[in-house]
Amino acid sequence: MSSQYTFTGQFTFSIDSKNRINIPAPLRKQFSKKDKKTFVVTRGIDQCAWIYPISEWNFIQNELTQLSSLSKTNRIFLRNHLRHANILKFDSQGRFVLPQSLINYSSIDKDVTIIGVLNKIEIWNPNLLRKVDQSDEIDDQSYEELSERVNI
Amino acid sequence: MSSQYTFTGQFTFSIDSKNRINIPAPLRKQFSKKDKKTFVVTRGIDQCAWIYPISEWNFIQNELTQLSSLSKTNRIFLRNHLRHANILKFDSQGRFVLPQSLINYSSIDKDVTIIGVLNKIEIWNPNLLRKVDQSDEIDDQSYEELSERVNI
DNA sequence: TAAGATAAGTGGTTAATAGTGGGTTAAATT
DNA sequence: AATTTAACCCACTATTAACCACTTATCTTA
Repeated sequence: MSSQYTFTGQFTFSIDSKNRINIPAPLRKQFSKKDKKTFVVTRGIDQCAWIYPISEWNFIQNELTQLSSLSKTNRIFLRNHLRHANILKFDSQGRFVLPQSLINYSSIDKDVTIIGVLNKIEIWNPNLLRKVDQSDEIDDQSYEELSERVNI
Repeated sequence: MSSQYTFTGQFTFSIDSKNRINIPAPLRKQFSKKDKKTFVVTRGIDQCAWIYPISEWNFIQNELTQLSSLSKTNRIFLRNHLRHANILKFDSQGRFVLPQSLINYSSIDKDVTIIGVLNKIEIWNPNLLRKVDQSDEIDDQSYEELSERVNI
């Protein structure tokens, strides 16, 4: 099952003194009536924050409910995935406050780079993103593997 | 069948001189009218306390009745899960008193970290949680197994 | 192309709520 | 009956969320 969301593009905005970040209009406009203004911010796997529209998140969450807490691995996994997830709404101006824990995690200072990545939105410290850009080149071998699964 | 509850997020609160703990508003708001203010606190499998809204607990109890007491494992498991379960309500300010036995079990002192984990809420000693965090890394093998069951 | 109109991004103020502390009364226990 | 425990109520403070206002950019239309 594929997502209704196809976020793309990159934007550089600023975070204000109250830790508010504006969601770029092109991305915000995609939010469906059903999801209107509601989304989940959480830790990305890389050093950034991830935003999922609530319906996307519910899909992920649904999978997680299948895991029994009798298994230790499951408990750790669930805890660490859910504890950083904040359900938020953006205000009438299209902004939301990024929780302090995520500001710390992603080393966000004053400016943020916001990237659309299909079903999610990433929030980066611009400097960090630049660094990751340079060091995280995809090697040829990995490209070969990708090519077998994605045809672009 | 999946739960109506989808607790997420992490909060650090304090426990007061009367052993009262506040349930964070975002979590408390999820309590349904039917369950209003009623829940079960019991021992977590890890060194923490677990909170289930009463309807969730009833559901779990139902599952537990399926376990035959002919099995020794089942007997021990049932005993340890049921004997420490306290049915409580939170007061008009949204607090409840954590029973002394659970304070001892989870080594709670002054501050508590409260985590939403889908159908339950966990109460931790912040220091203990940090320790568990570091020691309980999920190994690659386990991740592999998880990946076959959960697609996120 | 210029001017007006609309929307987007940013900043600040006010009002509501959440978290915390303590006290008083009712209940329970010894 | 006295002491302790638990439920209930009231109050303060800090944080958060809702509201308002301004500037800059973009789009539209003459």
